[in-house]
Amino acid sequence: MAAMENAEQGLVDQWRDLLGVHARTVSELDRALHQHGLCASDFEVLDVLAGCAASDGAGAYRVQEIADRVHLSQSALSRLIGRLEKDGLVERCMCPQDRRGVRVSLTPKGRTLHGDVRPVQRAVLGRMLADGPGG
Amino acid sequence: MAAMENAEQGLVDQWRDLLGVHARTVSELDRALHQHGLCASDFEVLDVLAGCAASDGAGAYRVQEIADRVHLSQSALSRLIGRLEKDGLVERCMCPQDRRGVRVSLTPKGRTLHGDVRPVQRAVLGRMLADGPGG
DNA sequence: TCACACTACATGCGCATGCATTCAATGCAA
DNA sequence: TTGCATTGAATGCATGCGCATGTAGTGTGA
Repeated sequence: MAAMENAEQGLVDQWRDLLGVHARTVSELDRALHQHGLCASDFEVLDVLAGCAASDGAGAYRVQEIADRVHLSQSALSRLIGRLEKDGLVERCMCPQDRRGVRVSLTPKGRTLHGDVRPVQRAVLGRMLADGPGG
Repeated sequence: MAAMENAEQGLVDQWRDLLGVHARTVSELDRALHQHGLCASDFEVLDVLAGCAASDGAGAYRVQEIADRVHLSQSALSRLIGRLEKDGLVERCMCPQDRRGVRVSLTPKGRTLHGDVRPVQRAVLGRMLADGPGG
């Protein structure tokens, strides 16, 4: 029984560590990206779209596909894309095969911004994930 | 350069894993705790207070001390405590030494609920943290 | 005693999120 | 073709969050 309680305690400690790293990293990310007008979720989506490797829109993702890669609800993602579109960072275009669907792709401006911001994000990850819980 | 890029990719993968585990676990936690009227943050606070091991309020935490242990802003925590208080799960009482301060302690009802819910939370952690990214 | 800086917590406000719903488009069956 | 269930995305709504600010209490120096 005592061993079981210890195992549970280890689990709880593991979870607290994870919460701590997550909170600190998201916070740092938000702070670092804020001066570029982005938050952590925004960058996640831009990063997914940049990984799509198509500047002409042919490789654009469907909203559903983005939702599979970031941890947001469909509605939150829809609005987030709306904000990025309003800022001129992404483009929505109707999917001709399935006209319910929407294809989302980076604009040149979005691609440029992603290129600028990526090193910043990578640097934050390096600091926060490597340094350990000491932060 | 290629090695450095690989290191960065490892970092990004590590971060995506962490985001995934965090999102799935919080989601499961919220779902499991919802039927008890709690969300994950609520339980975090109850768990901190339960760790305080004082049913008479003598071991009550100051709001600041709770804030150090959970990853919420001071304002969010203040409102969360307000909700818990409204539900009769915690009590706020003025700190006599420093009347600016507030001491927060579990009510019997809160302690009972925590006891009921803790195994649920531990079970979710066991599933989500042990199973790995497969979820 | 008084003035003033500081601290602890609460609150106004705007924003992002999730759930439930809505609307349009598709696919399938008759 | 028509009718209906299903799917993809947008939207109404309620809620929780953080930032900035407000309010009350403390402590210090003159």
